[in-house]
Amino acid sequence: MMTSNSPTKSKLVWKGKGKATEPPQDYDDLNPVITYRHLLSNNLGVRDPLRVIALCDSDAFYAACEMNRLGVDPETPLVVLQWDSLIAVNYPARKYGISRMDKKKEALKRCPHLKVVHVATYKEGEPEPGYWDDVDTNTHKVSLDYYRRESLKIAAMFKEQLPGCELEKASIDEAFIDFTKPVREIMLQRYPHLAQVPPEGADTPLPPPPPIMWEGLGNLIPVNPSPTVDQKPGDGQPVAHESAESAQNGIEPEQKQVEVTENKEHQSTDPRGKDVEEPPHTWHDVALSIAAELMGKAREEVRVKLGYSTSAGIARNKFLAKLTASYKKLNNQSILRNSAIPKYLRPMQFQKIRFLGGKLGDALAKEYDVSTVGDLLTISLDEMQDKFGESSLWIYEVLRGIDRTEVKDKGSTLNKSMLASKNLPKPITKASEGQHWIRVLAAELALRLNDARKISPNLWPKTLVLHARKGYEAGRSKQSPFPFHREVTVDVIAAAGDKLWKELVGNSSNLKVSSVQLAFTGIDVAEGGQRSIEGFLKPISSTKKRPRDSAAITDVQDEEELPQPARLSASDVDNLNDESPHVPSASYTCVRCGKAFQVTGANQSSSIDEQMSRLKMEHDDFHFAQDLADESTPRSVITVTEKKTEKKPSSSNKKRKTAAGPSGIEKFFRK
DNA sequence: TCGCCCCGT
DNA sequence: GGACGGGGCGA
Repeated sequence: MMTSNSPTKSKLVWKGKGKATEPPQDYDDLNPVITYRHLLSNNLGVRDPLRVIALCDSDAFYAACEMNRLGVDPETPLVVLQWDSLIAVNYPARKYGISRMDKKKEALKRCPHLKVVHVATYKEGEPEPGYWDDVDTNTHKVSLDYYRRESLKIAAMFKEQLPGCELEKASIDEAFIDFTKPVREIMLQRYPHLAQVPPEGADTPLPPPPPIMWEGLGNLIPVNPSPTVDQKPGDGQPVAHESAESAQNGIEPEQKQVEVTENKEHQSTDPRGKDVEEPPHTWHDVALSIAAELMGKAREEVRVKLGYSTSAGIARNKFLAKLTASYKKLNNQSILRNSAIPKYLRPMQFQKIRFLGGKLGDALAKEYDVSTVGDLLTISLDEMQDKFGESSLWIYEVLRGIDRTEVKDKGSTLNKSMLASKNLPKPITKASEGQHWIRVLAAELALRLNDARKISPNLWPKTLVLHARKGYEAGRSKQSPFPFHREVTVDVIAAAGDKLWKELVGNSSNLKVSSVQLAFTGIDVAEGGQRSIEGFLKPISSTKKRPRDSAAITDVQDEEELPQPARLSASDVDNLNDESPHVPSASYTCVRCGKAFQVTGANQSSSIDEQMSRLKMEHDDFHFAQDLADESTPRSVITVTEKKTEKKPSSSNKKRKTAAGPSGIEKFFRK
């Protein structure tokens, strides 16, 4: 495999004082020579030495949602309750030492005037979730829908504010953003001389970069942190790392962009008075600074227009961006230069790294009896591979600041699954109770699906899954294909759910069921009709055909090669638009206003796609602007490339299991 | 596909 | 811990 992304072997990393603290081979990926070819090519993907990724997350998101909804003063200490537990604590409340693990009582004790908001719930009899005074876990079920909508709004605004960026929603309150493309454009704009390849050729290194004004762009993670502890496994965080739960202190006044840690080009002084050599900055630093500029503007826009404060981290790849984002929270962003990576990473608890927070990280810690990234640097790839198999390369590289996983636009902000779940405070025993909860969950799914269909009609959840946990056993699940229905009603879902229930728990009246989950999975736009969201880009003739599962679809026959809308019943197709499959053109009709677009290019289809994509985005922006005031409008996105993806750590790996032993695994019991 | 498992917020 | 969401793997 190739691990080097620099065409020429990069020079050795700078070294502080010539101390041989760093095995040179460990972080020598971090300062690649950047050439004109690098700058001018557009398809370097994850190997792009100018890659810039951000992770942006909302601060105390659920709490912020409720504050906006209720229009309370930003300084109001507020917590969001789910039954008796706090699921979100805003920053003013954290000043009182309230943490997420507190109960309502404790929280109120710490802060008597605390605003306590219970999440919306579905109440028996009520068709829609709401905020009630008398929440009761025995009869209600939580609805997180409001937060989902708000989340979509934020994502939509980022997309609008950051044209050319890829955005991957990573959770309800987080998104990765790939700034590489727009940043490159801006670089060429600002430094036009870079566009001229010198006579020596495209592989000539770029000239020295201009000075960078970091002021106002965010917190620079120091290249030479000034820790009191140099290297102590266990507590060696390079800097105060605010954990989400850490209750105390540390509240930044809004808007205070914290000091930039260093600005001097080549020299700084650490607290102990030693001069520490600093690396010169690079074109990648320039790229980071531009991304920080863009990120900062977009975040500010979200804060002002939507009322959500966010924190972002900007770095060369996803996992570092994620780490960097938590460097300083609450309306802040931080920047991790490549040159700061080694010292930042080495003392880091590796279990803080994304995907190493679970069993894999545990297994690593146990296997080598260590806790920091630095501790693991001595393990050779070969050695790791024996015990951790395929995950090893990913781990090995991550420890060295390398992560080639892509930021992928998930095609749209539409989810691929929809889950409604309920933990029963007192396990149920009667079949009728099961039916009752299935109906409640089905009602929610119906509501949410039909809601999503307002934005993308023809959404089709291909399977329905019922999950139940009996007594102390592990949960079990049953699933079945879910036929396409133009109208998805509670009854249809509940009926299917009941069938699954019978298969899963049977009629035995005495088994205690303590949790029930009903989920749609495989949600996608049913082919053949109007392609309203991501479907519109695919040339209709190249749509993949589904395997023989068409039994699921009522009264449809399967025409083999015809790129026809054959998947839906006649009544389903009723109000769908026609498409002309055979011309090299793309057409699209906006489901919301009916406006039709057509691109008939003499160009290649890819360029048609691009044109269409542009049109679509512009049009979306139009709707977005209109909608912003009240309703959420998830916007469609174009998936451009399809590259082979890097191997991410996979959890099931025989060798790893062997290594981990029975010890770590028995958490989710059942042998 | 199905059922299970693991990752995350 | 609860209510989600994403993904991978063996059969």
